[in-house]
Amino acid sequence: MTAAARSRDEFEDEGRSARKRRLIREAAATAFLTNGYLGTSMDEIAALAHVSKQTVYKHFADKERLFSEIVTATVDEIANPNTDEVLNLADTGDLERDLRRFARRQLRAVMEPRLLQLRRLVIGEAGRFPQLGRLFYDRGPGRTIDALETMFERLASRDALELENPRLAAAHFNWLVMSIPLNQAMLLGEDQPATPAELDRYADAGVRAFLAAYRKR
Amino acid sequence: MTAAARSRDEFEDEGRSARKRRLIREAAATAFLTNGYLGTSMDEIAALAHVSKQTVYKHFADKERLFSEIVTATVDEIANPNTDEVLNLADTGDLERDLRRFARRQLRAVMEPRLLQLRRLVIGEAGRFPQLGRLFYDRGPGRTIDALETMFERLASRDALELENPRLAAAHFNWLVMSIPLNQAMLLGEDQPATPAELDRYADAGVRAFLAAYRKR
Amino acid sequence: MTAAARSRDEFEDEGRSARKRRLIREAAATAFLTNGYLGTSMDEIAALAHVSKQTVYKHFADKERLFSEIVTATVDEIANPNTDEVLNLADTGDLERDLRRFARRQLRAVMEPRLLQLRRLVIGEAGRFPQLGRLFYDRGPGRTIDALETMFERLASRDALELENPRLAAAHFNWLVMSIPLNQAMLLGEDQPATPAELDRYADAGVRAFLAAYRKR
Amino acid sequence: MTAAARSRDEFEDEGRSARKRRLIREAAATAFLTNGYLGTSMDEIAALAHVSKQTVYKHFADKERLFSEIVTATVDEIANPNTDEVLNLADTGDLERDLRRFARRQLRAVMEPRLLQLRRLVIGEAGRFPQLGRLFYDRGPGRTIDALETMFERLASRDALELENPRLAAAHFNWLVMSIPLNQAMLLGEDQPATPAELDRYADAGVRAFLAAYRKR
DNA sequence: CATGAATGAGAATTCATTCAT
DNA sequence: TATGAATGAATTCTCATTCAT
Repeated sequence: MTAAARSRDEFEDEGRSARKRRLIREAAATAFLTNGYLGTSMDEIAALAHVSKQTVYKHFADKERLFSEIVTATVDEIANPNTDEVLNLADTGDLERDLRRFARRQLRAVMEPRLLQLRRLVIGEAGRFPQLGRLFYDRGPGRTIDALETMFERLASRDALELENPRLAAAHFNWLVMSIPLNQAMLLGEDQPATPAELDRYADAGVRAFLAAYRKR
Repeated sequence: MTAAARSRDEFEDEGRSARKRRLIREAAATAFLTNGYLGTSMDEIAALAHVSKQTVYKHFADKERLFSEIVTATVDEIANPNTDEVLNLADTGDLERDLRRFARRQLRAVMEPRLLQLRRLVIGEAGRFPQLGRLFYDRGPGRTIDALETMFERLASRDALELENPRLAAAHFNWLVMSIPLNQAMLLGEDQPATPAELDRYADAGVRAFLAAYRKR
Repeated sequence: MTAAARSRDEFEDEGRSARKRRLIREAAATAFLTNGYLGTSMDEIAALAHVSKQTVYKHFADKERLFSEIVTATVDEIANPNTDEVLNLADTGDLERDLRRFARRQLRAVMEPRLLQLRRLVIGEAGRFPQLGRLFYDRGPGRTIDALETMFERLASRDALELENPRLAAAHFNWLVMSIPLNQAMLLGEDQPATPAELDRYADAGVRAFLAAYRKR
Repeated sequence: MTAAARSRDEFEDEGRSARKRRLIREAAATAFLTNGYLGTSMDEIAALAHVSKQTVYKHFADKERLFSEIVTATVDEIANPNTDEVLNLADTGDLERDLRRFARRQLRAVMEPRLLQLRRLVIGEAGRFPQLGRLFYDRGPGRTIDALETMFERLASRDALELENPRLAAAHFNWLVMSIPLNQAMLLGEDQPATPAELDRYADAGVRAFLAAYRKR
């Protein structure tokens, strides 16, 4: 390979090796999310990434570690952006409106096809990879409920909500908003996925029920 | 074979063949629930059932059908008893008490280890066996929510509850009661399973939130 | 089984055992002719004969002997009737007419679907069962050519034919009549089988060519 | 790999991969011709080719396609050379001599052991692989008869032959020459193969009978 | 360093044959 | 005697991982 060619290929800081690693990660993510751990072969991944199997093994010691790393990375990648920006209530003074906006955004994020697949994968492989379930929980529902708890404590201190147990209320909020479509998606698949409008209605209905139960009277 | 020998070997009407079939089903259920579809080999099942592989194949055409039949049967077996008895509110006049009793019973049933495994299995294999997800949903959450909807309509007509949408309320009730421990179980496994007392507390808290939101004022 | 039932079942000299044997033979013949030696399983044969595998093994020591016996019997069964009646020239004084009648009958017999299957089977299994090829040849082409040779010697002695080598002439006659449709059937299968009218034309054309070559001038 | 090493290992343009592929093809041809489709295992082929089973499967998707490709290639390989050179009458003016030379060459080619095996294989597997029978017919007897037909039309136009139906005459010629030894070989095997001298005699006798029937008088 | 090949095992499925009831 | 079950191996095909070039 000429120097010119190399610099063409290794555009923007990413070396050959790093690029291949990224290709492999993307291929593995797709394959694992679609077919599960046992349903995915290293050959498949190599073919999908357009690299040789040897290259896969040079970057990832074995299938288990490849899987772990891919799932971990995918959980992070999906969980991170939501947290920092989204997990904050835009405090407009209209509590119901603010909670709705939060709920809708959150529900849409959780119902992303890729995230649904990831959740199925993690649940299905919970026997083989228990630490992934823990990770997913912590970065997913756990983090959301943490954020909600903080929010709700603030709201309670302002007498907007009436809570004995803020964490419990946070969990109730979370699942009132998400449970219906999420459970349907887990079990009924994505052949007839909920439309965005339906999701919004579920979010709104969850918020309404939550406020009916927890709003300070 | 003499009649005596037969009655010794074949307990209660069950022929040799039926007994073998049962053994295979039990072995397959255990294996599939523990290790998943791809993680279970026909050899394993045969060995677990103390049966030759041939016998397995004489009873079940292939692995897919064995799996389907086992999961279908297990779903039925687990779903049925709950429905008829449990899904009825013992109407004592004390609504909160009645709903608590119902919620506790329901939650314990759903949190049975075997049922949790089954749910994980069905979710994990949703890609390969979509019809099993549908079946599980219909016999599980779907059926519970159906029963709740009927109950709630009756309660609304008696002015005990105030509902715009009984089905939505039923789903909210269901998931207020179940979501927290169920999602933990799905993702965190059963290493530190919720104790019965904790389950009761989740059930009670769900009922309380539900009534705060939906009780006629 | 009652004596009455037995006498019902064992109608006409054929005992239970003999009847089962016959059923097995028929099933085996069908299966072997259709799927070949290796392509046929003992299970298949037992199922087709509506007997248990054990019964098959009681009547036939093993698969090889079952195959040998079946093919031998089928060769005999098919070869015999033809010989005695058909292999004689109806001597009407019109040589061409007589040979045509003979040729047409012979060709139709050879082109019987079952006999074509048998020929394919014997050729295909020639490596595994060489004696069956010899048998088939002797009872089939060999016998026909023998009969023709005798006929032609008689005709030559009457100055109807002019032959140096009667056996060679007999073979030429045989294959002039049969080769075209027979080779097509062997290689092209029976999807578009020759119609009886076509067969007659091949037979007639073969006879015409034969007489043009061998008739005494 | 250095260029030197490559030229050592990879004879004449043929890469590693191509060489392996050739080895597999040769092994498969031998095995299939000897033992038939079902009688040949992929393990056998791999062992015979001194290749791992994986390598076989990397070159040929499955057994069926391997078989098809091998048989197709073998038919081509055997049929081709004969056609171009041999299927032309050396026109010396002596018709009988020319036809004899043609017949002898043709018969020897058809009676090549490998071609006999191939014919048996194709006939035996006609049920499983009907397209191979069609292919064999088209490249074998069909092509020969085509060529003969063309030749005979030319001869008829020169008044050397007297034909109503050139194609029929071509088929008669073909089978007068070949049928006797070919049928014997198909059914009686090659334990006592016809000697070249015998083959020549069959060829000559076929030509003689053909000319007696079809030569212009 | 990257590709094809090899390894060695294990999967699903089928088979011929024998045992036990 | 006849049936279902068992045996033990073989077959096609795939896999994770490693070697050699």
